[in-house]
Amino acid sequence: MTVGRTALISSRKQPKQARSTDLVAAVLEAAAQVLAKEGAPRFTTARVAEKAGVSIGSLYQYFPNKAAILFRLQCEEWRQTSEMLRTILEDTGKAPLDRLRALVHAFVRSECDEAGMRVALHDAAPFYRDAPEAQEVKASGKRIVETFMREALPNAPDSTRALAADLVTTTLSQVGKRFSESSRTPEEINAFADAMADMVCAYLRELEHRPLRR
Amino acid sequence: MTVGRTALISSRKQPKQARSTDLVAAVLEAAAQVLAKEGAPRFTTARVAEKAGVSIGSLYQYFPNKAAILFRLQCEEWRQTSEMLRTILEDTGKAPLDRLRALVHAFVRSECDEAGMRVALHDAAPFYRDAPEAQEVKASGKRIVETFMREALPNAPDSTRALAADLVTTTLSQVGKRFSESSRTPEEINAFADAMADMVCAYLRELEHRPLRR
DNA sequence: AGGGAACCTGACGGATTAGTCGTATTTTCG
DNA sequence: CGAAAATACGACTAATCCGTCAGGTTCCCT
Repeated sequence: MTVGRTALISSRKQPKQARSTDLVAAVLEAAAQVLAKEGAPRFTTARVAEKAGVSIGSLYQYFPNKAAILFRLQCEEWRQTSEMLRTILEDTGKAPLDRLRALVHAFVRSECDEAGMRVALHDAAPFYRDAPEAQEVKASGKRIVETFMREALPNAPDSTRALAADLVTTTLSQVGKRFSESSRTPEEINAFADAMADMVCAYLRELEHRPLRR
Repeated sequence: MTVGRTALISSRKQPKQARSTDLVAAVLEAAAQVLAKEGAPRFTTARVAEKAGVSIGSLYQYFPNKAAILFRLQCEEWRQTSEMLRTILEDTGKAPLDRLRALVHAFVRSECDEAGMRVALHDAAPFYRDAPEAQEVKASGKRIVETFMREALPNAPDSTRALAADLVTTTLSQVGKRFSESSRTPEEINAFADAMADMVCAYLRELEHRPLRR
């Protein structure tokens, strides 16, 4: 099932009437539910269509293939994450490390809420990595974090800041996925997020006060 | 494809002659290669059998189903990780934080080397989480890390140590997977591992010197 | 009203997959 | 040697899945 790149972007037909835009929305909603509740292997076009209450043929009038549905879901995830980054890190009313702490909590909580769908989405769609949309979102997120790092680490060299940005981004985006594997109580999750925030903050403090070790 | 638990454990038939033990080994070797090179969706019994140079029927004489092959691979991964933990963390010749630094590097490197297979294995087999073998390996790893934490954090309360162990374990096991998504040069990987070691060590130092903040 | 565009339907084709079973071959051992 | 046990084989079945298409329905606009 090799899918051409363009096929993913331009959907087969643009919805023009109310019923078709509703249909597209219903399909996306159903797709998210199927993915979360049934998992990636059972995510089939037939199941999505059934859950959405539309026929399989209708589905294929607005999505050129199964991957296109997943891609739309992934784009929405990217958008939400990007917005979260911006909202929290650009809140100049708080001290940098307080913003970072808030970000850690927000990440852990968000990964927790939709962990099932996120993991399944990643399982089902490992082929978006170099989609232009991904690059754009990644670059945008990178800019935000690096701007933040200039504030948090005013005395560190650029290379140190870049490395810190990479480390924090990677850690945050990956660690949350663990929560879907082991079930934890809200209190445990909160304690874990606090500990993670402690860890990241300790790292940044040390970088700022002892910039050139080793 | 609901697979009974016992079916996973007791393979259909025990190999008794040399050719059958060779066959089982060839199948496992081929399975690892197919998983790494073709990915989880293209991991099929037919492809594994072909790559192993055996017929599909022979494969099914020693593995009751496809999942059993994956389970064997997963067990081997668990074994290797557990051994790495033990070897590095129980080396009492070095200071605790130096051991931790070595562990971070070892983890990043190992996740890097076999990232493709590890990720594909996780994608293909999300149903081993509560297998007794998994629990045992997890518990064993947890013991090792907690013993280490008693050494690294002699003045911290037990609850703090447990949280630190959880955080470090989770971070290590999850972050490595990122490396399969973005390709990096060996230098970048090394710099990243160093930064991650810095972060974890900074956290433990802070815990030890300022045990009761907030 | 009525004609054309947009929309919806679901049976069906082509392809792939997990796993089985009857048969053929090789090894073991008395 | 010769029979029984172990091993190897691969065509075949049943199930599933993606995506198409011919034909019917609803909506919009003049």
